[in-house]
Order: sequence, then structure tokens, then C-alpha cells
Amino acid sequence: MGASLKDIACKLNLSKTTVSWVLSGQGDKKGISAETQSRVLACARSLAYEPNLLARSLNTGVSKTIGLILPSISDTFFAHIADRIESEAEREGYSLMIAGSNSEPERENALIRLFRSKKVDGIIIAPADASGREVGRLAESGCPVVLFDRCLAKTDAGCVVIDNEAGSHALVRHLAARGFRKIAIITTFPHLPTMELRHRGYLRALAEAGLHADPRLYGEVAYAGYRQHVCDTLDRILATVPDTDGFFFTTHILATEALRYFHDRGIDISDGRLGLACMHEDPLFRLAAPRMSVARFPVEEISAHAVRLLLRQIRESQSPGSVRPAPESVVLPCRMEFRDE
Amino acid sequence: MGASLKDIACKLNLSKTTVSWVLSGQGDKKGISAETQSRVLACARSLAYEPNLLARSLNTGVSKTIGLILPSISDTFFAHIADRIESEAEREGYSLMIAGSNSEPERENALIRLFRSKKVDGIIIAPADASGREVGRLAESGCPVVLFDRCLAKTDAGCVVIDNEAGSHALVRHLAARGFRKIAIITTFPHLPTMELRHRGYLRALAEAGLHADPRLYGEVAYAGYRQHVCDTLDRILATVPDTDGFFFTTHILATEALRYFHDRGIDISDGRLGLACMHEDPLFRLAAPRMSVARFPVEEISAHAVRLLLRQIRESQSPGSVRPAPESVVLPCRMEFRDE
DNA sequence: CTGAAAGCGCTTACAG
DNA sequence: CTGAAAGCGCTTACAG
Repeated sequence: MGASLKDIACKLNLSKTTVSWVLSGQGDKKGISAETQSRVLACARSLAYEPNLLARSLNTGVSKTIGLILPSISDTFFAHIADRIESEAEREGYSLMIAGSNSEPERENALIRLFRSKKVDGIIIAPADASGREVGRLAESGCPVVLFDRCLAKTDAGCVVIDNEAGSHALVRHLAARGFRKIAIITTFPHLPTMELRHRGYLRALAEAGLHADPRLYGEVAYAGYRQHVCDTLDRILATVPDTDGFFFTTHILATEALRYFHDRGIDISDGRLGLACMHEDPLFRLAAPRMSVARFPVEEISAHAVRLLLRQIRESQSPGSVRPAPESVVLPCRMEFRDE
Repeated sequence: MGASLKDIACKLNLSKTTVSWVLSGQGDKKGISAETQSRVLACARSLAYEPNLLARSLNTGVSKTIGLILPSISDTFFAHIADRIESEAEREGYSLMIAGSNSEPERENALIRLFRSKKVDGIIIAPADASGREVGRLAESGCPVVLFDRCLAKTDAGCVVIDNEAGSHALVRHLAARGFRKIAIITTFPHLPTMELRHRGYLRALAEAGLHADPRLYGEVAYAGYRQHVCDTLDRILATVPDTDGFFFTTHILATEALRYFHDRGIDISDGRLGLACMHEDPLFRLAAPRMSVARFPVEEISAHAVRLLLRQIRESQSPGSVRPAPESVVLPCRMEFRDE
């Protein structure tokens, strides 16, 4: 392995203390002679000294690492979030440990414990476990934690979400205003607050437009094997209510699969006879479904706020007379893009 | 913070040694009495003991963490790779530290040093620095390292790549066979071996088809601000050679931008008068450009091989009388999908 | 101006 | 069957 402080100290007949001070830039403050300092620096360079950050962390209790737990790393939304969070974190000197929960509470809880054991300074998580058991324990124990995308009612952790209800409502209201009457909703993970809010926005828009919320137009898709499930669900809805004239998708993943379904079934979505709307988006939606309206999620803001809230918590928890601050939460508006005008 | 071994030892009037042995499952082997063992276990549970993995790593020299350095975390290709690598790694008990180099050699080198300092057990990297200075140093110093996507000629690290030359060649040959004569190439990062191979495959296919490699049909796009650059480049090519009848894109990112360009310019790509081909793909290509042929990258295999090669190196480096094994490399074929028949 | 010493929380020879 | 001790590589009071 590489050289250690001790190696340098031995070689120079100095104490580890002196070497440590010089190398950590406290040479002047501690009054180490200029000559000694340059000797240390030169020796460190010649031995290609790199500090063992594990040792430093063990000593200081600060790992300069944050943990990020996502339902899926490859989902474009989460991948972009991870990208931005990594940049923001890195700018502040933090590295990122990342893991995918696959939306399984068991895995999520195991990952939380693992990250704590690895002594991350804080955790950013898009929780899959609506019960939030482990997340709650995390916050209680004083570990800095910020939730995003999905908030948990019970937990008093910091949280960053978009205004799901407003976004859904705006999309569905727009569909209704364009004259679509039988608007189906395709959704998943209905037990998550996020998804419930999107459903609620849909229902409110229907009610305001004087439309009946036909249960036959409710399509719920299980996450595992969702590709097939989307097809089955659309088949079922179109068979039961053949004159369905609109679809509201609660995620871009569901919309993507539905577009493939329409394409494969030869259902034309370009003539505007079908009203389409989707929470979040994909760069290619504009081409593959030019008339689908979307509520874009502000990925940059979400990431920036998440990191900001977490760093604030971390700083508070590391400063001496710290009282745990009231956890701050942020609700961000979607950027609406109505595309069928 | 949480309880430590010492806390348990004190509480039970035992030594840290005994507690450590019981908790690490060596109780029977070390002949600790059943009663002591259950007292330790019970106490650990009641104190919610979780081992400090930093301390363990510092002691054992094994961090059970691997570093992943990608040009971009949000690029769908790399995001999928990260997802798979994380799964594979987790299954073997490893966590993932992830970072984006933004294809900047300086950042990449800094990240490599940082990860080494954080004592990752090995690094998987899609190198941006064609010179491979830091990567070479890494391999020489005995740190397990596996490259993927982009190989470096000089380095003797393990490597996993697709057959770039064959994939490009097959795509362009196919375009030529369909009768397209003026096939442009749109590429980026031309100094990277990967991209050079894709260019070479293009050139070979042209030559074999008796087509002239018109330099005016060569479009090179800078990474920074590539959106605008793609448009400018296509503008330039179509202005210079108005009867350009084919486009070969060396990455899915470039193809995506080009599709937007065609869409915005009102250029019809659905009638088959323009031959299109692309290295890698996007799930929505089938809808947005149904006739574009693609060479799909085997993401799962790439990830599986990368992790496998890295773990092998890690095990060798950790086993006692280890001679550094000859670094193994893997070349995987693309999955061709010719879509315009 | 510089150093000896304790400690972060583990693991693991070594000793009894 | 159990424990005292050293060590992983740092940082940081404390002392001179």
C-alpha cells in the first residue's frame, strides 16, 4: 500500500503530529518552521502520499460521504437526479454512495442500515416503504436525512417534492377543457402518497368538469412485469369502454409503455382524437407523441434543494450546541407543457 | 452515536475480544460458552448495535466498496450500466461509490485519487482520458481496476468493450446494401479509441460498397453544447451535400438530437428515403424513428463481466501469495436490429 | 517550534 | 473458555 504519515515522520525524524499539521495546512498556525514544512511537503510528494480517508473519518466522525437510495438507478428521472446530486455534493466535497431499493421495503431498510454502518454523513432517499419505519428511526436517531419524490406523512425528516396534486389536476383539467370526456388514469404504486395525490388531482379535475369518475377507467399496474401489465390494462380498458378518449399517465414509464402499445396496436395518436397527458416526460415524447401534454419535474431544483437541506442538517448535527432544527420541506411546481394546441 | 463493542463488553463484564468473536459468528469456533454467546447477542440487540464498518475496514484493509466512474450518470446507457453493476455488486456484498467525470480528464484523475483515498477495493471506469495516465498508475500500483466502454491501448487493466468496429460496419454496410450512397457520419470525441473504431467500421463498410468517403459527410460534434452543435453540423452537411441520403450516428445521444432536428425542420424520416443507423438505442427509437437500424449494446453482459473481472482481481489481490494475474479482457458483440426491411 | 500520548472502533495474533 | 495488547492510519488536546 501507499505511504502513511508514520513513514514520512520516520524518514524525516519528525513526529506524526508535525507531519499531520503540515499536511493539513496548519503548519503556519502551529508555528512549524518553513524549512520543516518544505521538507515534509517534499517527502510527501516523493512518496506519493495520499491520506487514508477511512482513518481520518474514523477519527473525526465525518466521512464526507452521503448515501443516495433510489427505487431504480436506471429510471431516467432518478438517473438525472443522481447526476445532479452527485455534482452538487461533489462541489461541497462529498462523495456519493448509491444504491437501488427496487421499491422493496426490505431492501430499502437493509440499505439504510448498511449506509449508517458505513458512516455516511447523511442520506437522501426516495422512499419505497410508505410505512417509513426505518426512515423514521433514522430521523429520530439524529441522522441527517432528506426524502424526495415521495414524502412520508409520519416522518419529520426534510422533504422535497413536486406539487403532485396540482400537476395532475392541471393536466387532466386541460384534457377535459379540450373536450375529452372519458379520460382513463393509468397508475402504479397506489399506496404511495405521491401516487395518491396524482390520483386525487385527476379526480378533482374530473369533478370540476362535471365528469363521472368511471371505475372502469381506472388502470392500476403492478411494478413487477409492468410492461405486460400496461398492455393488459389498456386492453381491458379499451374493451370495457371502447370510446375511452383520453389517457392520463401518472409516470413517464407508464406513458412510454403505453405509446409502444398504441404503436404496436396501430392506434393513431397523431390525429388528436385521443387526449394524452403524463406526469414527467422523456426527451423523445415530443417526437413519439407530439400531442401529449406533460408536467415536467424540475430535476435540477429537486436535486439542489435535497442537497441543500441535507447539508444544512449535516452542519447542524456537527456543530457543537446543536438542537435538531425543525425539518424543512419544499414543494416545487411542475412545469406544464400543453402540447395539443 | 450508536453502541460500540466496548459498550457491550463493559455492560457484560467481558472483553471486546469475546464480544467481537461472538458477533462475527466465530463464537463456537473460539469455544465461547453458549450462555455467554446468548448474553452477548441479547445485549447487542437491546443496544441496537451496528458495527462501525469504517473501523472494520481500517483494520482489515477491505472496504467492501467499489468505485464507479462514468462520463455521465444520467446518460441512459451509463445509468443502466450503473444499475446493473450496483445489483451485481450488492449481491456480492459490495456497495458502490459513484461519480461522473463529465468526460474531463482532470476530474477523472481527481476522482480516481479520491476513491483510492477512500480505500475502495477496486474501480470500474469508463475512461474519458485517452492518455490513461492515472488509470495506468492505478493498475501498476496493484489496485484492481476494470475499464469498460472505452479501452486504453497502453493500460494493462481488465477491460470490457463491445465490438465497435463490427457493429458500425454492419450498420453502414446495411445502409449501403439498401442503396444509400451518400451516408454521413455524425460522431463525437473522435480521439477516443471507441469512437475511432466506430469511424473505422463506417469507412470499411463504405470502401467495401465502393462508396467514396466524402469528407463533407463527416460531422464531428463537440460534447459541450452538443445540442446546438448537432443542429449546426446537420445544417452544414445538408447545405453542402443536399442529396445526403443516409446518416450513421455513433451514439444514441447524437441520434436523439438529430431526430429532434429532423422533426423540427419538418424532414420526414418515415418514408424511408433517408437511411438511418445508430450505435446503441433508446426505448423510444422504435416509435420516433421506426426505420432506424440500431446496434444494441448488451448492457447486462457488459455489467456482469465488469463486476466479474473486478471481483476476480480483488480476490487475487487479497489472497496471500498473489501474483498479479494477467488482466483479462472481453469483447462483446452488439445485437443488431435492422429496422427498415 | 516540536513531540509523546490517547483515542476513533474494530480484528486478531498471543497468552493463559 | 476468556482477556490483555497491539495495530489499522489518522487527529488533537496537552505538555514542554
